Amino acid sequence: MKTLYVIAGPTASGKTSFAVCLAQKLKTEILSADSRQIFKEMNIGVARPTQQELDCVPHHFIAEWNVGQTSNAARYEKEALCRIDTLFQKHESLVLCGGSGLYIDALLKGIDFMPDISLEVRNEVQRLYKERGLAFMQNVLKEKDREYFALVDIQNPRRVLRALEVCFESGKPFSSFRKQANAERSFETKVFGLKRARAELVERIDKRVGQMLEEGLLAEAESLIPLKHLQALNTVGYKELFDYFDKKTSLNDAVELIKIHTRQYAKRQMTWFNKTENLIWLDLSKEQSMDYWIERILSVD
RNA sequence: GGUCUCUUGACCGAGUGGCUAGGUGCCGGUCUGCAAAACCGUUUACUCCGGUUCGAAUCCGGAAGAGACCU
Repeated sequence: MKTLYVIAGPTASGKTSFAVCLAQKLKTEILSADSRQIFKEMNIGVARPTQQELDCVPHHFIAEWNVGQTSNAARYEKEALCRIDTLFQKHESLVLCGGSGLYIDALLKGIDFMPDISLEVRNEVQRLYKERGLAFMQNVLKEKDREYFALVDIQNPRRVLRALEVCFESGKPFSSFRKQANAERSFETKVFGLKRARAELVERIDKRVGQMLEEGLLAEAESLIPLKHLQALNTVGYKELFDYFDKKTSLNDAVELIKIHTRQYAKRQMTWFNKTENLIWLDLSKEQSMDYWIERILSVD
């Protein structure tokens, strides 16, 4: 059976170079599972693999989408699944590497079918929310979908509005689509998480932010100012610099915030992957050669 | 040396006699379609010493530290 090796873990844990080594060993290709590296417009700030790494091993879902297009976990699942099928025709194994937990889950377990949301419905929901507030939307949801209302994080506008969009679009309760079914996959998956001691991760994050700045993050962010209203640009490393360009913060403060927000992001990723089923943690704080870790991965069955 | 002002939690910052300020960070968590997003929970406060008062971060006196001005 074909095997998909998944390399997950928090940001700055060293996934990229690790995956390159693994893929070289397996003589195969890498699929990225990163909701930001997937965009063409973003490079330095999202820690895209280096040109050298990209030349070494073919990568997929790096710099493929446009920030303006609809992008979400469902689209990723669909496209990635399709690509995986194609690639398995010439490889026995593949490497999936990334830190976007939802994207990885969508690919591994599937994501329930939901109707596409028309622009009219989306705008209507947004309008209602802006005009009437969250409490009102909660009540509408309670009426439209009592079951989901009882489950959702009712304080989170994102969740409430999304459910309502689906309700309005389909005329059916959101929960009628939410089967949480586990999709069948034609390949086997082996899931690994890279972790490091907290202090070490913090050090790596700070260092990497410094490097990004040296590589020209400031100029990259500045060039993206025209796109800053897009969700894709609501990203650590860019949003803080937009505030700097708007003169809302000093450059120093912006940089400090990037470090802080990156740490917080890493923590959320740890929380997510900690509950990922069948994930095996590899603690890279332990000084071991790359070969040691690769051997470990290949010996898991 | 003198006069005046200030001193709140890791940080910012309200309060000015009894009622959890708030924000940020830290720590922990949530999660089926914007997910590097969005959201939730938690967290050694009132510089120190006396006094007044049933009760003081809040009033009075003193000390220490910081700042402004004067000689």
